[in-house]
Amino acid sequence: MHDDPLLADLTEPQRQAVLHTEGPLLILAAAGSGKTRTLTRRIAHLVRTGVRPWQILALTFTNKAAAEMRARVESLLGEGGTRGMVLSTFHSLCARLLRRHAQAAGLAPEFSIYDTDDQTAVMKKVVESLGLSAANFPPRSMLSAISNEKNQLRDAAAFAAVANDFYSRTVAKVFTAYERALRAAQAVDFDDLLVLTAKTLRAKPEVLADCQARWRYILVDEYQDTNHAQFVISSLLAGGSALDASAPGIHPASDAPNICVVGDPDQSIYAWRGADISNILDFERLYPSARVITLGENFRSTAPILHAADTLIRRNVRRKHKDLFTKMPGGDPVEVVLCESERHEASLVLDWLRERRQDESPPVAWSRMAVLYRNNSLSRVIEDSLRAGGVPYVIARGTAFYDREEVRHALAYLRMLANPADDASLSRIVNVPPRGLGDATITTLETAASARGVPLLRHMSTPGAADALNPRARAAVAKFVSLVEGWTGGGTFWADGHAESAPGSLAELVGRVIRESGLEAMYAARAKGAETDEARLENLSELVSSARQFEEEFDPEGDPALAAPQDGRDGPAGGNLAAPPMLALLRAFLESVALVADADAADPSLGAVTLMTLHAAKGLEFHAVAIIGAEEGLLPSARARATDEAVEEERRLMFVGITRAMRRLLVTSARYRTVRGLTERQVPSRFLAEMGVRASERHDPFGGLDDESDFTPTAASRPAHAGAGRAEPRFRAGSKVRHPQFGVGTVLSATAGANARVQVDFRDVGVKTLVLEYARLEPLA
DNA sequence: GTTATCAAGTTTTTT
DNA sequence: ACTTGATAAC
Repeated sequence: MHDDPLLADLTEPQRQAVLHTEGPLLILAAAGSGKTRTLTRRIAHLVRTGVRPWQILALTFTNKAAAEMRARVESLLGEGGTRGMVLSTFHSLCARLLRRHAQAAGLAPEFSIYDTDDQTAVMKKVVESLGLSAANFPPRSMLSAISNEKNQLRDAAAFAAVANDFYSRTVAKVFTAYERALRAAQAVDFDDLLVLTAKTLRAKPEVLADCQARWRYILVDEYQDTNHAQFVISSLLAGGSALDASAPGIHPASDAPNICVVGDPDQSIYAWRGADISNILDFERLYPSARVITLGENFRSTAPILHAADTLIRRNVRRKHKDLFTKMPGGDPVEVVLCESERHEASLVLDWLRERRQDESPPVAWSRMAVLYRNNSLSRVIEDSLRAGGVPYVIARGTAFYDREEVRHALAYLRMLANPADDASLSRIVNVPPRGLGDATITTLETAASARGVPLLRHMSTPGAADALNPRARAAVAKFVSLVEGWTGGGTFWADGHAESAPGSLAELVGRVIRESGLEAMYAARAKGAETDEARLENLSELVSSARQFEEEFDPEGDPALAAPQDGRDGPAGGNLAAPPMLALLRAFLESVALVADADAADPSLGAVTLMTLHAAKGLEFHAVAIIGAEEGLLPSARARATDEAVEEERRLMFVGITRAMRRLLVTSARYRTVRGLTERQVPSRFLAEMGVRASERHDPFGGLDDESDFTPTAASRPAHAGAGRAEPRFRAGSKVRHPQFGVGTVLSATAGANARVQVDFRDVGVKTLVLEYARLEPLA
């Protein structure tokens, strides 16, 4: 047995985790402890011992993690070895389950998934329709309040029941109206995917039985980042009969299902969106017989890196300490550098990465290096520097492509076709490009539609509906309706494939929508001079290619929502073929597009340095890692500084960043950073000292700060003048000035007051607007 | 109805 | 700095 290749080169705890196949198992896996290796071996081991692949359900945090796990299991089992196995994110699993069991869930099978933008649009209308002011009830905070409730599986009624003060009662009304608006549009938001799945599993025994019959081995990765809804879903699927909606609290389950969860409380970084570390504790309470295995030995990082991580994380009070240790000797010291400005920081990082390239021979691939930051806005300066320095880089922003205006427009057309009740998508594109269906017309139609209780598109295609409009608008409505019918084959949405005009492939449909809607012509017309519109056209054709690719790879058999085989043959049986094939294909495409995450885009096969947020870096590793912007207010973030709990989460985030590094780690902070156009004095992060590494200070050779006394903050550190407005304007239109970074220039205009700004045309870098107080501008004679 | 210009708010982090 | 929302001109 011990020469089983699946067990070779595993440590004792890893081996035990692999061999524990029956009954609940909790794996506490420290950073870099070979977690993925253990999990993939365990899955392969299950299959080797006779478990059918389709009986295995593995839930991960990102699509990328799921894909990677599948690839690694497949390399252990051989090609096709994972056939029927479901490896997906919670959200995609739930989306598929809800489609399959749409009726039981109380949804139409063509439901749309609304992203943050769509949610905001719906919420704005809701707030408005309730006669509330958007200032007192900002759509964004309404949404986040509601999201918190949903993560706890509390619905609008439950929230209303405990809402005592005026504010909460109002929020409860908003909550109710928001839910109604979503359902009217046949739409769900991200949270609903989880909420409605949990609800359906609880309320519909036949659905639960269906799932439990199929999946006999359940595995949940990144368990420390699951929220309550995800906890309930995984417990129910595993057979947690004790989990009852009417019974608050966790009660031990009588049986011992085959559920394996893996997590590390020190890497919990999603509490802000409802993740609950206590799910790990609750796991042991729910399954008292659970075996707990700790993976502590680190195989990833050198001793100095690990020591810094350990020294830092020990500062967290709410924490069960576990030792991080490595048997690897030596290693270069961790570098902490205090820079002058963000530009200085960026050029320093560029140099550092170039040095790291020479760490090995042949040179270290760029793809083995990463730059990590707390929030996305920090990427820009680094980008500029890497581009100027000729170092290839990619920004891990998976959603970026689908976030682009032109792509979102095209997708809105498609979503409207997939779900004719999707009013949010319809109103997004009904007048894009302008076709005479402006606000006034749409408002009239919307009012009539909601009076009749039908979706807007349905109303528009009803004969006579546009009669109340002026002839011009009436013609525009008719034209739009016939445009849509041309794509769907006449209002029936491909029901019987009888329409000759209907497209035959997904790529064809996408292409036709882009062309016939006028989107293409609109951007082509604007593309004359503007480079960005040229790029928009390319993105649109890229969307067609991605549809074609999706179509080629689409495997209806791979749908995790399929039931278990009835007759013991391999492969899931049955299928959800109720929808016409084209419509099913379109829905699946839109769903895959809706559920991509930033972390999904980190593709190490590209020969480029990866730039990403600390959150997106979870689960990855690199030869060299640079963490930038280690400053108070950034990391920890300004918001987090209010509570100790939040600071501890930021510390864990820093810990996650540090432990991504295998060999080399650089952490930088800048003394001055331009945030939202204002250059501000920054204080190095407390985490720097807490890492136990001595920081070195560097001066910026190109920063022009050789004569420091000239630039020490003046107005910034001095109280404002008592006699306001009397100060002599040192800068007015026409005066020559010098800026430490931008060089010399001429003032174009200046404003007075507390936040006095000057607009300066710099000789080298063009026109900039600066806030006088912070800009360290020097007048030239 | 459409387009241009200006003021205001905005930034954590993600499915 | 940058996008979004409101108002005014076309």
